[in-house]
Amino acid sequence: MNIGHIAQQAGVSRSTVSYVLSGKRQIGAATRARVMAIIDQANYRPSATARALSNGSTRTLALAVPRLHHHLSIEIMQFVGAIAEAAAEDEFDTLLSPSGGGERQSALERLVMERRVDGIILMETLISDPRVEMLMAQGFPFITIGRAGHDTEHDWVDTNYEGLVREAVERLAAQGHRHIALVNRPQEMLDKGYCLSVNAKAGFEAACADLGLHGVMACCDEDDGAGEQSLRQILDLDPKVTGVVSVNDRSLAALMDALAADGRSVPDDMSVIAVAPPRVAARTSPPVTAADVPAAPMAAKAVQTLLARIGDVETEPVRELFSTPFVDRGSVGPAKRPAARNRRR
Amino acid sequence: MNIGHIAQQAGVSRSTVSYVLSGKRQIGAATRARVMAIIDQANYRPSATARALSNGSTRTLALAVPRLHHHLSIEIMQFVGAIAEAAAEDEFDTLLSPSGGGERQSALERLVMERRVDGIILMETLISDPRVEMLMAQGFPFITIGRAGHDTEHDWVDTNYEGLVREAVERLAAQGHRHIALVNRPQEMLDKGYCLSVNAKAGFEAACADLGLHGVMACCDEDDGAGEQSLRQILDLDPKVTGVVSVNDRSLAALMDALAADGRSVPDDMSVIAVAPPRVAARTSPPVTAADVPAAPMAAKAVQTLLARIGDVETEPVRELFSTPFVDRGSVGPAKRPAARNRRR
DNA sequence: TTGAAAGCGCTACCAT
DNA sequence: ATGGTAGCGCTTTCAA
Repeated sequence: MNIGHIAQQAGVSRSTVSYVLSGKRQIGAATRARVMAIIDQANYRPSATARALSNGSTRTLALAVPRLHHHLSIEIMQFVGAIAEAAAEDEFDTLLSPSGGGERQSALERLVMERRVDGIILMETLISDPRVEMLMAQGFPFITIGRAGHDTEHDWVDTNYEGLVREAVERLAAQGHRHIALVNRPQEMLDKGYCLSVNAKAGFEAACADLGLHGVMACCDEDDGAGEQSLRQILDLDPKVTGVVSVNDRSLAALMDALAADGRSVPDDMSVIAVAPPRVAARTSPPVTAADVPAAPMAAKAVQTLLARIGDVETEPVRELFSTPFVDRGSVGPAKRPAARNRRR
Repeated sequence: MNIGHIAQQAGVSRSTVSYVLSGKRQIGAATRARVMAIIDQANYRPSATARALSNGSTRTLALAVPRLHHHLSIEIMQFVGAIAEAAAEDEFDTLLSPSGGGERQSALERLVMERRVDGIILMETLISDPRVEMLMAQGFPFITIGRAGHDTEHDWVDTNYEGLVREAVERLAAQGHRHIALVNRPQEMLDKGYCLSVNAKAGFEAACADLGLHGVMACCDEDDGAGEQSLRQILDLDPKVTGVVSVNDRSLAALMDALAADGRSVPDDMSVIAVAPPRVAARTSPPVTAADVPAAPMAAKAVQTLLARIGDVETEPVRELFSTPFVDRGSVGPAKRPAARNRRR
């Protein structure tokens, strides 16, 4: 069933059917009614492929997601869902391309060179990301979620990790904590230059310097259970730590458990504050004061910006930082004198 | 840059270039080398759209995911990741279509009628699912993940919830528990006829009947924190309950917390056994003995089966139930005499 | 107000 | 071993 059949049945030309469908031309009421009747009766829909070939537009976006051991983390998934929804609003479909972190670059490149999509959304970007270089070089429309380190001239939206971590540090400092720690993403990510890790670290160090605090950082794997190991690492680096900032939601629960197992109660012996989804931060014991990553608004903005970019390649790059307020869940309290802490270990 | 340019540069016809690319024809070594050189130098890739139009095949699958309040659950995302990877193995792309549970049926139908994809994978099916009816009626290639209630003639893979729940019940019974409960998915899902909820319920009731146990069921919302409410519900229905089977991973952690808050220790006062990902079941306090949903093998099988179906519409439907063993995490223990339990409430 | 026909870029059949 | 060309199903310009 194609446009030709419809045209034949209705006794009009194919172009007329096309114009009835697109509304780009005035069509006589009688003709239109006749054509529409046939279309409805046959439940005809024009082939997306043929239309794409003719228009030079696929009405499809690709979303480059990291290949986290064949499953996706909560934070990623929030973005995936939000982006698919936002794209659907504008009648765009979303192609999932597992191709982050240096792996499967070729898969992404294939999408570009084969013109399989109109634009690309990159997640989990690196400070120096080969995918970004490639897309820039190709002049292909794209936007990154999480690119804020470099000053390449492209669109991005990002969570303001630097600012959020700074605020977290300030909150700890306000309660008298002088020795604090950052639980960052895995070492591997920091080494590879994941923007998120790098920015969190930068924000932490800058804030500590500004406030005259003693700060240490631990990188923490995202296996469940890595929380204990990172706690140990922190206390080895600085036994006087009384406040922890975490940007590693995957290990947050394990961290809390490890604290409990170590006989440290929160917030009495240790204050904890994090950047993590409510689903995670509210579910630990005890719950953790945290700022959420505003996935939905970021996704909406990313899609909107990308579509604009697809329409007009020449306009100024859009860059936007997103923040959300910290939700107090009582995991931050005043610092005790270190000597007063009751260590049983 | 298209196939014509390449042909011109190489001084050959377009068909020759096409055959060099596809390898469907013997090409003289010299010609092939010349053509390949041009192709490499130009980094040329044939347009996916044009190829799709010509072949009548998009090499794209759609994955219909539920629209869980704009974000996706852990179990779902395991499938999403695994399916995208499996499809990529076979050089198929994966389109995400947020269209489950009765909502956005039209989005799915559009994909079909516009021939935007070659096949569809449905998740979270209903016992009587309009999407299935529609795809059957259209004769469109598809497979469902989770369809096992009805006997329509289509491909499916499913987690053996009925069997897993039965085994869970048997394990409780073996420890002497006579009053047990099932924590099912939300009431709404059961009412709508989600296969998973329905099968879990059926397995539970059948097993209880066979073993002469007294069983009650509570439907539990998937907000974090709904665990407490469902515990209350269970104890209202039958205060003598000493064993719980949960197929609701989202509320599992909250359930464990609620038990603790209620002064019931696991497994001494209450045994708990679940169907849930290790990430969840191993992270509760205490951890819960559970069977994982085998997402990766199910996804692989689903993709493989769907591709076969796309190739050959006539063969017998494939149906496969997947199970995984329960991993003992010590949350199941012998039943105490109800009277001996120490209730403080 | 409508129709005819030239593409869009590729594949594959029919020639040579 | 290679070339010419007719589609694939749609959009849109040019004509009437």
